[in-house]
Amino acid sequence: MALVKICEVLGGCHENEKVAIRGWVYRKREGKTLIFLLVRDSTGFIQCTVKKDSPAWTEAERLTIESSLTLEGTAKPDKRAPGGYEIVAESVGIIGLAELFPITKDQSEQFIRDVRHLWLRSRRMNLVMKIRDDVLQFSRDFFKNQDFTEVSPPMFISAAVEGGSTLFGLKYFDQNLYLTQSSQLYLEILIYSLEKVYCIAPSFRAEKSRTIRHLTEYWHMEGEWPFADMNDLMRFEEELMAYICRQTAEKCKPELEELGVDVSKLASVKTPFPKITYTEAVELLRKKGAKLKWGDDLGYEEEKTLAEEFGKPFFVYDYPTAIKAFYCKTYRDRPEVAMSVDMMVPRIGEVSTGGAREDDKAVLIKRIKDMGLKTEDYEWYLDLRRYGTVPHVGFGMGLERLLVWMLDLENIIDAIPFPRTTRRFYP
RNA sequence: GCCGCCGUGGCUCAGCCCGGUAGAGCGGCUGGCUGUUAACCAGUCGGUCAUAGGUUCGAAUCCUAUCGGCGGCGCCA
Repeated sequence: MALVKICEVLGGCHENEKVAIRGWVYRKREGKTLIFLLVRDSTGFIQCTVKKDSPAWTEAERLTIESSLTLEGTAKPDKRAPGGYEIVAESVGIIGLAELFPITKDQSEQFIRDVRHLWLRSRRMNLVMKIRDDVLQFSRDFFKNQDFTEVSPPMFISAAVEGGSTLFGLKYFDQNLYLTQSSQLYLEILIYSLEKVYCIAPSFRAEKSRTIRHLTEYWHMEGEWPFADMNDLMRFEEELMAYICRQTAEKCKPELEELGVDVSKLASVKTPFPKITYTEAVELLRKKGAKLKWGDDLGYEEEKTLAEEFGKPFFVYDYPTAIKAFYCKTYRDRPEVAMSVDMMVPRIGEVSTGGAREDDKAVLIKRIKDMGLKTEDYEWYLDLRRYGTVPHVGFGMGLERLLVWMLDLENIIDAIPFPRTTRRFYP
């Protein structure tokens, strides 16, 4: 008897054949002469019926919600069954008899989060995790096709990437180290030998942000490459984004539809994206009544206003130098403007930040000092400008933020299996 | 860091404004019924109302503090 996945049966591959499935009990309805079992595996759900005179009856009676089992029977088309197919059981083998499962039909946000390790079994989380896997795969495919090399940066770091207070500190034997908040500086090291490099790795932020778009540990997709400028950067980012969206729309259509996501939103992502300068953004916002002046950073409200204006992914570039990090390259004739670009999407705001990196040693040293940082902390970074410096660009994209936009998730915690927020880190 | 909201059986909630013996649904258990679709009917078990203090003859209810959770802003991806 063939051991099959549930999706195969639902697809009609085993009509009127004897099959065996392995999975978990999702629902059970018990009658005097008939038991209905809704069994799930990683691929879907199928209704199984157990009749009173079946040898499977005794074991089926004992089954509880979320018990694991093997079930053998005949796959039959049946209009009364959800999915159009059911398995008429001939034998049931209990693998793990479940205790009373705590998640029932009445659920609150709080409870679902308290039992995250069990909630991950839900259909919804299952679908999101599968799409997440595909999005990662599409991303890697795109980088690979563009001749990028995937590299593995460290998570333990000895100095701040941006000199901020948002780092998690930790004891490293008898030294103080930090968890990385970006792998950018390490990618910059590697472009001198591998040229185009990227990584998909965690970044950690100790910001006490309490919003639906912040995690303290998130997956950061970062790329860095030499001999490139702002135009190359924006072109790459928009092509990457469009590729991911269109591939997802094409390859994950059933999952997207089951999640209630409008597939056309993703299928219709096309390049080039709208691009406006920071200065234009400020003007546009002022016309709409916002009280901000050139030099002010764009807050979440401003980003949302702009995003509503475009209704799709777009870029804001050429920010004031003063609100950007020390490594941002500035225009030689306009040092008050930095070659920095953010990609924004509706509802979320920033999904990525990138830019040209300062490649002139003298300018970089001045910038480090102006920001109140110590050049001693960045000696190896300065070495990169001493030995064969090269113009280069790079960016970092928040994977979970991307997924929130793509899948219309209500909260970023649902874009990652084990979310870490300021208050949640269990299990 | 600042601001707002929430905490009552295993789960979801009502009761709180206006103080007077703690309620319902779901789940569990028992029985009945049914090709069921997170079924239905009857019965039953189950709560020191987050914690601590205060006001009061009397506090789930009013006041104070603490703890836990959620969200908004700031900061960021």
